Amino acid sequence: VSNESLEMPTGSQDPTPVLSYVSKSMNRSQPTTLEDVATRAGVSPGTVSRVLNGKNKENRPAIAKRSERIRRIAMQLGYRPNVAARSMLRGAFRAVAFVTCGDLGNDWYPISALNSIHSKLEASQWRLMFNELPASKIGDAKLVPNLFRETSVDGLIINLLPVFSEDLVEYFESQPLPCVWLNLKRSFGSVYPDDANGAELGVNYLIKRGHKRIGYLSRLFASPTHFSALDRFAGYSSAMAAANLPTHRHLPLLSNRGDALQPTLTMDRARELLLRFPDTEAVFCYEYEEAVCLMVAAERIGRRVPDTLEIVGVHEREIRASSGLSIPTAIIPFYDLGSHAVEMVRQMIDSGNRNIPSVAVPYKSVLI
Amino acid sequence: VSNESLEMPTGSQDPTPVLSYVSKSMNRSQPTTLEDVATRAGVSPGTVSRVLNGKNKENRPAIAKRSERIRRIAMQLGYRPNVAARSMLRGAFRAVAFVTCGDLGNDWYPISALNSIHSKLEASQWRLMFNELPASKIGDAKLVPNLFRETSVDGLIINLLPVFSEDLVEYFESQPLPCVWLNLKRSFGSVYPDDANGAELGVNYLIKRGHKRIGYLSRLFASPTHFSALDRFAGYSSAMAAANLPTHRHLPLLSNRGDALQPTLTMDRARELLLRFPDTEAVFCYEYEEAVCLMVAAERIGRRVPDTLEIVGVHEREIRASSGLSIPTAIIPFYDLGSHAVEMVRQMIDSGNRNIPSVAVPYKSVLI
DNA sequence: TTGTACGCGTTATCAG
DNA sequence: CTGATAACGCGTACAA
Repeated sequence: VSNESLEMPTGSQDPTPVLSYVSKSMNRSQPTTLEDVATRAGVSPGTVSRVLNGKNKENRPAIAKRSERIRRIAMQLGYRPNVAARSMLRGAFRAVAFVTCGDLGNDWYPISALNSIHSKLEASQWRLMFNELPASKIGDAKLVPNLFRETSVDGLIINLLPVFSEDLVEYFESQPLPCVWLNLKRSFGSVYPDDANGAELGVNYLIKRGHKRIGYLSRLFASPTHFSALDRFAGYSSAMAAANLPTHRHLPLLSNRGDALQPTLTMDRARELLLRFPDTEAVFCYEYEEAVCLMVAAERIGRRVPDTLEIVGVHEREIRASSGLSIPTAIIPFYDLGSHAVEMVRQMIDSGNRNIPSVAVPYKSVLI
Repeated sequence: VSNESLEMPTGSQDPTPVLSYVSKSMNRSQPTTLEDVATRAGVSPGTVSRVLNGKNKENRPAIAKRSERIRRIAMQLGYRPNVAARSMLRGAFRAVAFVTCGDLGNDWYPISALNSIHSKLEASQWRLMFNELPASKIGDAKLVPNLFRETSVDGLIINLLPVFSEDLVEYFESQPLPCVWLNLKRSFGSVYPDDANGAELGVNYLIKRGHKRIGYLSRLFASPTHFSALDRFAGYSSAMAAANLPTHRHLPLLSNRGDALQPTLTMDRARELLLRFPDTEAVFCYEYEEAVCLMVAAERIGRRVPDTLEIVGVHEREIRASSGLSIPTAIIPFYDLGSHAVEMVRQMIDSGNRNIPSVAVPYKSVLI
């Protein structure tokens, strides 16, 4: 297959290399190599490498022309450097693994956040591996995950469910790789959203709309509790306090507090909130689920949203656009979270220092 | 290099290398290599490789003991084979890239589906790369994405937004890599959910509950339309027809059909549906958004869900569990989709044949 | 069973 | 600026 001369050297040509090119081209399974291009161009692999990497000045026109020819041949042959070879030579992979540890569907992370990590890496020619380690399998010494059986990346960006945090942090930190933590609040090596600030943003939005009797609704949290559960409530409280407004319009946050009869389903909690504090004008919700439940519960007892009850929530993305639901939303700054995580892990890799102070990423806006 | 006696051979030992091992240990940046282990164990790298890969029978006790020692040293030194070296030797990467093409937040794919792809790959020691190519940047010959600038994977699993499908398929297929398509209905190389079947499942659930006046609600689709928009409606229609029930309780699906005044926001469409067909007992919804909007719209006009209006939806995961919202849900079979996609791409890679018939993956159940 | 030697594809070095 | 050569880490023929 394929032998027609794409373009022969202007001067002398030796037919032999052509044949070897042909035979190589027969089994199209193997990608074009530097040597293929070199043979084809009648130069050495080293030269091709230099030209393709722009390490030549190409002052003289003859040189420039030859280089041009090499580039064209490389393109026509579809040459692409082999990442494995480059990695070996470099002694590093230029790759980072994103790791998530939920169990079977229990896991959550928006693709947009992955995109932000990827685009930040892409900008500097790094690659992103995706990895899921079921928490249930960690610790079993016999079931070493692929990720730790071979060296394949230079660093880790890890997203844990709060339930597992305590046990798993140590496991990862003991690996010979720098770790950056998402979704975890620590003093070092962590990147997390400033949820207090996000809640303040949302509550202030409601205050500016003229409301004073503002409530707070969240699902019932089990222990250990995710920091966002505490921080969003803290943000609600501080924003209210700053405006001299009362903060009692909410149910117990944690399942081990309060009376034994408190409702556990978010839908029931929403109803309960409205019944217990019927004069509530507006509610700040922990997440989309709360907002939806509250909306339904409100309409069910004749409160119209947003006419007689305003709801603000937190979510990964805008809610209203196509649906038309009236839920202004504080957007979790996933894009910035990803950027910071990548910056931090690369800093760890470059410096060899893992003790980089954590970053709390501020929320930016409330999307209406 | 390296000699500090973690464990010395029972016989001779030479102290000099200790220093060099320490110095190696100082800059913890370089991972342990096969040669490090070999030096340490006083054997050749080849032997270590064979022992670690179980290529020796280890019949004789002396051999077995030595092998054990080698394994222990490897473990103590934290030896992990370098994936780049293996890839080079093998002439393949044992890696697949997941590619997604939305633009800035416009993108969608549940992490659980990524998990299914990953776990299937993990089982056979393959790795998963994550890659996002903003559709807006594709086609710009000057902005070649990282993924195509170097060879780094053996195959692609691609998730496209319907808007871009037409233009981009060709671009990917022209790459020297096998492609499997998700979220795209073609005769070859594609893996997609059987949405007609999913809708039938949902509608039959409502029929079995004794309902006869069953409607269908979806958002208003722009062109080109995702196959699920057509297939779910087709499934609704066929399930109804099979039960001799009327299928007129729905609004126009596409934005270029019907009158110019039809509502575009899903919330408005939900209200419109209820007003236009007030005798509707139950509704099958295209997705979660429709279900939520319909719920709110229904409660707003005094219809209680599920008491006087039953709603069934389609979603990536169960809705009811913690929220308490009464929306039985046909679960998109993402787990099976991932499995099939991995199987297909590996089949393509192994056989070199890209023309593998597509697979329509059935829905399994309606979760209450 | 062991050690030796080679090659995978690429880049850096060094002499021409 | 070029070509030859060495080196990255690993696995595997080959000879011992």
